[in-house]
Amino acid sequence: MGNPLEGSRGPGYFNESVPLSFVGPPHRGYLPAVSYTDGLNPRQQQAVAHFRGPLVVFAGAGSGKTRVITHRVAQLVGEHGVAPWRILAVTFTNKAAGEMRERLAQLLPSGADDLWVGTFHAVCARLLRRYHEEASVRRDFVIYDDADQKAMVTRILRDMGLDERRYHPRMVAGAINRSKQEGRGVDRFEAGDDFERVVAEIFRIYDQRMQDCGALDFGDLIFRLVDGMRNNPDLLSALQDRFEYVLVDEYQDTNHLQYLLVQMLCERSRNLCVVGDDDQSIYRWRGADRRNILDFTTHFPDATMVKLEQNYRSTKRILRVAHAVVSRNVDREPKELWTDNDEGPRVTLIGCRDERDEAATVVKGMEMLLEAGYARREVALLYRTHAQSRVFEEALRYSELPYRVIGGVRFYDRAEVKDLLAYLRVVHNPDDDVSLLRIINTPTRGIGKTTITRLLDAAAREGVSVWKALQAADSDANQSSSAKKALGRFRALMGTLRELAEQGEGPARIAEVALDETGYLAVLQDEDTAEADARVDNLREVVGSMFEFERDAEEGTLAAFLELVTLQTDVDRIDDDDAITLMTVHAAKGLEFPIVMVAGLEEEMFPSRGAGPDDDPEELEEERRLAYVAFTRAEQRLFLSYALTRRVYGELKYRRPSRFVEEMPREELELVGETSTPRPGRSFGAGRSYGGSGYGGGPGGGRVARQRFQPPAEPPESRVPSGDSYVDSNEVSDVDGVVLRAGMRVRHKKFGIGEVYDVGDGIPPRVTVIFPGWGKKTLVSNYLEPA
DNA sequence: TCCGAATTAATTTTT
DNA sequence: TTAATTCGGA
Repeated sequence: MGNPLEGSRGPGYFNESVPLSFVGPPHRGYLPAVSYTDGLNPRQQQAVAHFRGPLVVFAGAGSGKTRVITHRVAQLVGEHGVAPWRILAVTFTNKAAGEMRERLAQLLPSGADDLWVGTFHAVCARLLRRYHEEASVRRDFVIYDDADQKAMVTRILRDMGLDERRYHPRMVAGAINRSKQEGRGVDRFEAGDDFERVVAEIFRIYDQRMQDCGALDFGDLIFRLVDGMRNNPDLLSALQDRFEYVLVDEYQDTNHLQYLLVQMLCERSRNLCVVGDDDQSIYRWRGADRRNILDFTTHFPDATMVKLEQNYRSTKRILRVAHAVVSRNVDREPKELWTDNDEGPRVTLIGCRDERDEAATVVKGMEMLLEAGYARREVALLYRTHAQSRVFEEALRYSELPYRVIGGVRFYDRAEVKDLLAYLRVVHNPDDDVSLLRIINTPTRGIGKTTITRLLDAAAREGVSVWKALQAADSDANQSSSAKKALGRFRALMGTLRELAEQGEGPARIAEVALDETGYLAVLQDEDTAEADARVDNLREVVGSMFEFERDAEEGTLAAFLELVTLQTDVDRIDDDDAITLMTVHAAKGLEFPIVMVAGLEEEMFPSRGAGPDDDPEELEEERRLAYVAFTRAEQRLFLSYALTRRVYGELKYRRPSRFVEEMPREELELVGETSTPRPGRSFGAGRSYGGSGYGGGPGGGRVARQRFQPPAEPPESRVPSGDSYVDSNEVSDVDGVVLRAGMRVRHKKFGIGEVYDVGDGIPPRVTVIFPGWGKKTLVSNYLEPA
C-alpha cells in the first residue's frame, strides 16, 4: 500500500502492506496525540470524520479502505464516546474481521473486545443464540454447511422417490438457498410450474427435517434472524436499539437478504456506513446484487457519498492495464483510480504451448524473482478455477519451492476431519441426522445398509430423529437381533462420549476419546499408506487446534468450537510461512502482493465459459471485474500467462488468448514466449499424460496433506524435451464423431477389440461398441483407441 | 455385509 | 483425469 502520507509517522501508524505479525508488539494503550484523521488524505478524512447519518464510501482497490473503516470506528469510540458494543462492523470473510479487530485493538486503548465485528453469518449465528427464543430457533442449533445440506436434500429426494437426475440435489439446494437469499420462503415456488411445485414440496420437508434435527443452513442463519425481526417487533426493536452504528464492508457483494437485514437494523438510527467498490463485485452467482451499493443514495437520499480513488498499492502501469479491461463494462459507475506511485515495469504476458509449459515457465519466472531478492511470501499465483492448480503444484514441488494452496478441498471438508467433527456434532446435538448417519458405521461396526434403512423407516414412521429411532430400536420387530446388538454397541459408545460432554470436558478430550474408542485412529494406522498417514496427521492437527481453542477462546466449549469451525474457510487460515501462495482470484479479493501472476488468460477459461457472446452479458461483465480484482492485487509486477493448448478432462483443447488481453494497451505489455496459434490435427509435443504414475501418492495426491513444504516430486514431463516423437495418447478423444465412426474397430483396456456401433454426444463423446463376448457397451470415448 | 471393480459424473467461483 | 457412487460377487 505504501501510502506516502503515512510511513514513519511514529507509533500508532503502520504501513498497511506489512502483515500484522511483522508490525511488532501492538501499541496497546497508546492513543495518538493527534486526531484519528491525521495522516489520511482529504477524502479518507471525510469518510472517517463522518459522524451520524448514512454514508457510502466507494473505495477503489488499494485506496486505504480498511484504514478508513478502522479509523472511523476508532473515532466513534474514542472521540464521540460511542459504546463499543453498540457498533456492528460486518465483513465478508472471517479473516477480514480478524484483521479489523486486531487493528482496532491497536487503535483503541480499551481494546476491541466489546465491538461486534464479524461476517454476516457469524454475527447472525451469535445473535440467534442470544435471541433464540424471540427468533424461534433452538438454542443449541448446529450449522449445516453445503455438504450437510446436500446430504439432507438427497435423503429427502430418496424418501420421496424422486428421480435424482431430474431433481438434482445440488440444483434443489441451490433453489432453496436462492429463495432465502431473496428473503423469501417456500412461497417462492408454490405458484410456479410443475417443477417448482415439486421443489416447494421438497422445501417444506427440508424445513421440517432441519427443524427436527435442530440444524440451520448458511442461508438460515441470516434468514431466520430477518424473519424473526419481521414477525417479532420486540426482536426488531431490541436489535435496532442494540446497534447504534452499523458498518458494512464489501457492500457490493451483499445479497438482497443481507440488504434487508441491514435496512432493518438501521431503520431507526440511520447510522449506516457502507463501503465497497462496484468494480470488485464478483459474487453475483451467489446472489450478490451490485444495485445495493449503486443505488444506496436512492435508498438514502440524504446519504453522504465519498469516493476514494487514490491508489496506494500498484504501479501506474498495473492500474492502466486493469482499468483498460474493467472500463469496457457498460454497467458501471464511471471512475478511474490514480496513483502517485512509480510508472513501474511493463506487464509481462507469457504465451505458452500447453498448461505444463505454462507451469514450467511461470515457476521459472518465480525462481528468477526469488533470486532477485523477492521473498516467497511476496509472490502469488492466481487462477480462475482450482482445477488449474495441479500442474503448478507439480512444477513447484519439482523445483522444491515451498508453496501453499488456499481453498480447493477445505481443510475442514476432508473426509476424516468431517468424520471426527460429526462425532462431536452428534455429541452436542444427537438429533443431527446428517452427522449421525455419517458416523453410524464409520469405521464399520456391523451396521449395514439394511439396518440403516430400517432405522430410517422407523424414524420416518414415528416422525422423529434418527437418534430417537435408535433409542427405540430394541423394540423394533423389523430389526434382526444381530443388528440390535450392533446398534446397542453404538448407542453405548455415543453414551460414553456424551457423558464426557456432560462432565464438562472440552472438544479436544472428547475427540481424543472418540478417535480411540471407535478405533478410527487404529484403522487408519493399520492401513500404513502415505495417504492414511496424512489423514492421521490431519486428525492430529484438528485435535491440536481444539486444545488451542480451549486455551485461547473466551468460551472454550464444544458448541463454540463447532460453530467456529463450520464458519471457517481456508482463506482464514493463511499463515505466516514463507511460501508462494496459490489461489483462485475469488480467494484473493482483499489481499495484495508485490508480485502477482495470473494464469490461464484464455477464452473459455478467463473469461470462463458461460460468459460467451450467446450468454448473459452480465456474466462477461463479472468476468471483467474478476480480472480487475486479479490485476489490482499486484503492487509492483504483474505477470499474465496463457496456454495455446490445454487438457480439459484429459481432452486436448485448442485455446485462444483471452479477449481481455486484446483489451489491454499494447504499449503496457511485454510479450514473451509462444504466440503463434497451433494448428489442430497435428501433434506438437503436448506431452504424454501422466497415466497415474503415482504423483504425490494416492487419490488427490498431495492434496490430502496441507500444502506446505512438499517433498520434491518427479520431474513434470514438460521438462522432457518435446518433439515430434510425442504423439498424444488421448488423440482418440478429440473425435467429435470425426475420427471415430460407426463400423470402426477400437480397442478397450478390458473388453479388447470391438466394433463401433454408434457414436453419441456428450462432452467426452459416448460411444456404443459391440465387443465379441461382452455385448454392447456404451463407453466414454477417452477409454477407447483405434485398433 | 463387505470389498473391489465398474460406471458415471463433473469442472467456476464460497459464507 | 479424477473422485464419487453404484454394482456385483463372495
